[in-house]
Amino acid sequence: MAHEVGDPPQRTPLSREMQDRLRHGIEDDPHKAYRTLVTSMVQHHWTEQQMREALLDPEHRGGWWYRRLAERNGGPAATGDLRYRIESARKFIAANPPVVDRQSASEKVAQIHASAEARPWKGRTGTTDRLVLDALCRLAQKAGGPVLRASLRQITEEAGLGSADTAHRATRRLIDAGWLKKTHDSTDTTGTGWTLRKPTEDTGTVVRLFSGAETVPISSAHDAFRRGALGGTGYRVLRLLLMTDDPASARVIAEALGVTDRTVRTRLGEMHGLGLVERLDDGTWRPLVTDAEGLARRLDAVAKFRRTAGRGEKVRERHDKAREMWLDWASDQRRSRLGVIAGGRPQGRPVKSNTQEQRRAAR
DNA sequence: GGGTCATGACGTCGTGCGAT
DNA sequence: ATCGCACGACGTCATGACCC
Repeated sequence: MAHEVGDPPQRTPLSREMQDRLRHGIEDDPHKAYRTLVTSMVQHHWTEQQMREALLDPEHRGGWWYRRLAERNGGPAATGDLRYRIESARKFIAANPPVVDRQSASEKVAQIHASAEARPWKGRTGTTDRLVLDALCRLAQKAGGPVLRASLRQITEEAGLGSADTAHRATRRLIDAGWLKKTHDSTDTTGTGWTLRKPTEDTGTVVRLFSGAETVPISSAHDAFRRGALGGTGYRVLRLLLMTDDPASARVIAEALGVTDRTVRTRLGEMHGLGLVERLDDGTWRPLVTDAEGLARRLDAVAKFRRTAGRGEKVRERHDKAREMWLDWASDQRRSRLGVIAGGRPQGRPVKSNTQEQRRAAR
């Protein structure tokens, strides 16, 4: 069907992020999900009718707010609200024109991510590196392309790691392997500048992964995937099982992930005991829970049981504290330079630590 | 704000191997 | 295919010091 000059522009697909938002909504802000979806749909030339159909689809959690409005206040009221939203979106888009290149830049990140997905990540550091690369891909998607700025602390939190030092080592390995380039040093207000890329040289076997869901409703940052609970490898195994329609054997999973089947079996056995996966008669495995809410509930229980619940929060608190301390110190520095503080300069930089005696006492 | 380098204790994790 | 075990690797955590 040829597109004639003068026809209204053809509807184009939403970005992956927005498709995801339409499917899953935003947990603590359904109204934001609705607003942003309408804006995105306007940007992609959807008609009012197409928007209504998508929002009314009970499979789409992103339309929850709109459906509730229709139920409570009636269809005409909901239509009125939708038209108002469309009008607001048009004004917003006129004032904030979308970056033309954004979609292709975002595609590029998706390609890098897919390339990472298709390779095994061997050994003890492989899983950590993979989690950090995943985290960088997510941050890059938010930034709109493979060029981004992120502090090691941000990356640590996003990847679900316990310390920035671990993330730092992983970024160095990723740089060496050609996945990452450091483009800018950090400044007072921004993190380090990074560019994601595909390694130029072939890094080994390319594993054909399962075709299936592109997004899975679990995050490596969940406390259930901390060290001491299911771990990063547990996350990768579960993620793989959630991505495939067919049950998979430990050997096949091991090959895809680049670890030994011994390791995969250990993880599967653990997850079996925790009610996350089940073993079929032919020795293959499949997830027991696949829906987002069921998984979230089960993973929360796992984190609690394995005593890793709250670790992510602790990491964030530690980082916030470091930021606060620095701010205090920096403002003292400024004031002392101006001669505001009687007694002169503050003594030394903020120390992140206490004394050896306090340390011992804390143990 | 952020990064880098270093130290050391602790304990988890991935692996190899042999046995079943 | 699976499991138990031993072992080395290395991630985590806490800390200190220094730099831009």
